[in-house]
Amino acid sequence: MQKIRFILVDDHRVVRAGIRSMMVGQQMAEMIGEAYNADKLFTLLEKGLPDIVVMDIRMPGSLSGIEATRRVKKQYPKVKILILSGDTTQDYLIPAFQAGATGFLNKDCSRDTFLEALQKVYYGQNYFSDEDSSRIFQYFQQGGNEHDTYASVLTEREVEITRAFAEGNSYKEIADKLSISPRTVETHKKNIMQKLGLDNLADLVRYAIKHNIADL
Amino acid sequence: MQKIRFILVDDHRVVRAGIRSMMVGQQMAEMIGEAYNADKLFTLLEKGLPDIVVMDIRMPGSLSGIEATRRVKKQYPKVKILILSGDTTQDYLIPAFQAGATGFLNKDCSRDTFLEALQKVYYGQNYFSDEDSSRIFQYFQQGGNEHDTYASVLTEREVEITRAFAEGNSYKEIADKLSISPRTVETHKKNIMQKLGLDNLADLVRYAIKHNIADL
DNA sequence: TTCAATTTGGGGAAATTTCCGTATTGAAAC
DNA sequence: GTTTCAATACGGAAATTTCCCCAAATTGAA
Repeated sequence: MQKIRFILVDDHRVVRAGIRSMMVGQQMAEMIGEAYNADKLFTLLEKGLPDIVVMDIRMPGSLSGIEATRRVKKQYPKVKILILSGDTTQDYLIPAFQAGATGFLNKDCSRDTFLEALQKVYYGQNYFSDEDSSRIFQYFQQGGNEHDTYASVLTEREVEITRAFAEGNSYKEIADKLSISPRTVETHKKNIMQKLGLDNLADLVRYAIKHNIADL
Repeated sequence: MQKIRFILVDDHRVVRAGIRSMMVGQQMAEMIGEAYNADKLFTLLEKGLPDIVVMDIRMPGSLSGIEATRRVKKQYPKVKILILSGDTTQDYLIPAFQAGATGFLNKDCSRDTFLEALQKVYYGQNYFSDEDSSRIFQYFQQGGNEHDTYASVLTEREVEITRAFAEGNSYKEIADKLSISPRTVETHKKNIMQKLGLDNLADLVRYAIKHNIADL
């Protein structure tokens, strides 16, 4: 039997070390690479494909975990994605699912749970907790595909920019981080505010928190 | 030389495993316990005291990391606290410091950084990044109150103005509503930001929500 | 392959916020 | 009674955000 080969994407060294340590001395799976952001991930993918990408949803840099998931699935449809989430991020569940994630795992998982998730995902099955599964089922049963999550209102880029504003960044800072012009950031913000019917930064911050785009 | 003995408090197994793995095969420090929340921590402390408690600020359950820090320092003044924070949690810096934290470390730290922080804290020195340090210094240089906790640093008027900003009002609007000059509003805001160690409106909004000054 | 949406960027000016200060009043505290 | 603090307010300049326009490149879907 082949070992399951995966790449881990997470911006925290401690988390990477945690997963790495969970892997030592066991036969089922092997971590063949680590990336601290999406760019690094794509560099790694060019060199060789893993079976699975284990990805943090919340990441710094230009791409969110969701958007990164979407792109990986587009460029490398065979690679499975297992999302690794923190506490307050259950709301990424639906977007992650829609972006093509095959599983969703909390960072509080045990080694066995982690391995079980890897295995299921590897064999083409989905891995979601019972709770998450029913949320997804419910979501689609109620035909709520469009109007529920911010993901449908805002584009990924807009979400990214909303988050940046909610975290206290200025136009210039956001522009630098995303490597685009401040004018573009301005345009995005204008569009966001219009779409959401907001008229000031404070409203935007509250919206972002309410919809789990940013943390409190 | 004695090993530095610490207890880790974090709600994510992966993080705990990460720290644990950083500890293997090295002589300086030893993790003598792990807790997934504040209650568990206090149970551990009753059985025996570590030199240091390494604590996540963001935790589920009744006690936040800040409040837990306060209680630990109150019950066991000799135990040092090293705060371990995620990405977007710089807002906890001043409160953590006031609650009695001796250091503040990002989860993206390397093993060496972590050990260095432990050592400094163990020997009674503070450990803060340069950036964090200057924020704290600035805060106290400009007359931040040492004795107060975050909830009570603000005067009635300042709370009122904080709320108004969090609700999306501009200087002019606030001035009108309170029948004072916009310049006064400006002065108040400046004082508020200084007291709380914040640097932008988004931070202020989040602070207001977090402390129930404004609603989400 | 066309068409709409997304993402990107700009000019120019107005409005707003921010950063230096300083300063007066009244009330409470010492 | 003097000091401290909260609340009030101003000037001037710099920085930032906002608003009005516009438009190209890219992408995705029909």
